[in-house]
Amino acid sequence: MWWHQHNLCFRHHTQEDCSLGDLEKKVSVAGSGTGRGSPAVTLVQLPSGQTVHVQGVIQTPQPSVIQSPQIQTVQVATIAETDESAEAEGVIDSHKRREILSRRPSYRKILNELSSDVPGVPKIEEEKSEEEGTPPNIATMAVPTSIYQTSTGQYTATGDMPTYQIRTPTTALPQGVVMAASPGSLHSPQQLAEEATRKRELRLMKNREAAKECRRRKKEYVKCLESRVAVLEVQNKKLIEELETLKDICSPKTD
DNA sequence: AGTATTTGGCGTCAGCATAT
DNA sequence: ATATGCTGACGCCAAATACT
Repeated sequence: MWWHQHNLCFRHHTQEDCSLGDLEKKVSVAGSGTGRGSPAVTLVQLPSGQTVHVQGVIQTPQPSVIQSPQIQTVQVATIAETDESAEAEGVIDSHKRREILSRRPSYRKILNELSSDVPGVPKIEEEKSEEEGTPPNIATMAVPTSIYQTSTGQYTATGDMPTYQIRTPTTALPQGVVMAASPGSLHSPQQLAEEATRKRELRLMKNREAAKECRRRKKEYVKCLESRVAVLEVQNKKLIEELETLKDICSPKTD
């Protein structure tokens, strides 16, 4: 996958991505030769030790969980190779390369496509209903007052609870962000600066939430891949056993 | 016990995709 | 054309774990 190939796992973040790549590879390999006659519910033990019930994940002659990214991989692998030589000649710069490489589809998209193909695969919901048990609509955004910026540029909450955990429904305007006067009524440079600051804070806040949501989806996606790998491995084993049995039956007896 | 390394999560930025 | 959303990458921090 290009997003792995181009980042050589220097840090744990990218190592994470690499293991995700391995997982995706596993699923595509394990799933490539299967797809019929599986039990409705399979009990599978994950590498982590926990046992999961997976329902009909591999029943259909399905495309792989990661089929679309995989197709990209093939494209990219060839492109990347040619790129290497091209780079040696100094023909294609990194920007152009970026343009060639297609973007990885979102986890939501991948998983939802999968779930529409395959029953038993959970859909990633559009708006998750507060899994932390925090009721929606109780948010109180006291944003700037309890936050200071550290020497490293990070924002830190001064209270017990980090400010970022205090959230509002994504559609609503954060309460801490007071709507400034309409742009038409802005006059002084100071007002303009305040408006710019306010916009920035709003953008950062939204992005913060988006990043959290994105990570949550990614985890869900990885979980899904893990259970799929486990199921496919079980089925693969069964098929191999079945094959051996059939071989025994069909092979001419040598006595 | 003290230190080093690993792991997991966070906020932010950049850049692409999509909606308006 | 602009706004908005999504996600990879990065740097940081804290907790967990391994090592001495």
